Amino acid sequence: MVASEQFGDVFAQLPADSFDKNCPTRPVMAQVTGRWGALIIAALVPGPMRFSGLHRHIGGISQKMLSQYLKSVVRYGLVERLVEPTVPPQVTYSLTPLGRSLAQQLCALLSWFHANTPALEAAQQRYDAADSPAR
Amino acid sequence: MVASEQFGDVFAQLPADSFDKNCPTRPVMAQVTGRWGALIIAALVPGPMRFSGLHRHIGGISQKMLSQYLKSVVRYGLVERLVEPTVPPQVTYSLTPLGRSLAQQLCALLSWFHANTPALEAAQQRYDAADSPAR
DNA sequence: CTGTATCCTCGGCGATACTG
DNA sequence: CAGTATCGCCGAGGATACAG
Repeated sequence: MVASEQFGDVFAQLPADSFDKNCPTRPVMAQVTGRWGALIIAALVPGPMRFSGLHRHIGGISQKMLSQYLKSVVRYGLVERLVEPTVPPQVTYSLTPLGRSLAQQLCALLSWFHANTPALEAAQQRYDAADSPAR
Repeated sequence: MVASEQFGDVFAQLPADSFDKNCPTRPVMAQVTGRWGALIIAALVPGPMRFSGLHRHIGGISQKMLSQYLKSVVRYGLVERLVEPTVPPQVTYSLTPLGRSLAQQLCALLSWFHANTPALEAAQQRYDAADSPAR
């Protein structure tokens, strides 16, 4: 076999049915790997946060999208929504154990991108330069 | 601090600028976390594959999307495109070292979803049942 | 403060047909 | 076999206004 050696058990567990078009993980994947899913989960790693806090912390997200993604992750049991019955309503979001376990994977992924940005950018420039120098 | 203990160094490396709206990783993230990005990378883990092989292996993808995503990942230096100058052209795609390193993260993520599907589905049912039983 | 409702735009994506 | 070209749909996502 070709490359298994370098992967240890990660490769061994590669779920073959992920490629099935009816794989039940597809909808969840779609949310988490959606534009904001990963960032929302990651933003909650340091600790619970309020709606406005998230809105401020995650650059470029709109209220609508934040609200929508939050509803999803709460529904999937990844995030817990806590409402404090004060006069100006205070809603706190925090990771559930399940969400925290997912967050580990996502943080690893974000870190990978962070660490490899130089390599990725270099590859793009090489590609663009070789392809169409005059375009 | 709240939860850092459980994360070891993964949390410590949480790149704060991932939340910046101008973070250069956003476009790459968008591709990789797009609908087909992760699956394409993951599909190449076991070994090199041809265009038609990928098309067959990844359930539900169209030629157009496969072609488009492949171009992206090649551009980012994650996948190598090898053309054999035979009469019916044979093009083989394989992971670069960079791509293989990313694949580890993605496989871990796919495995996580695979392993936690029961918990996710249970959470959904609990949520839907509590929310609107009569809808 | 924490959302929800509405409108609108843009581009992801699929289907189909065609080329080298 | 390995794509590219073209069309059209539909839903993600943003802006704004409004509600509890």
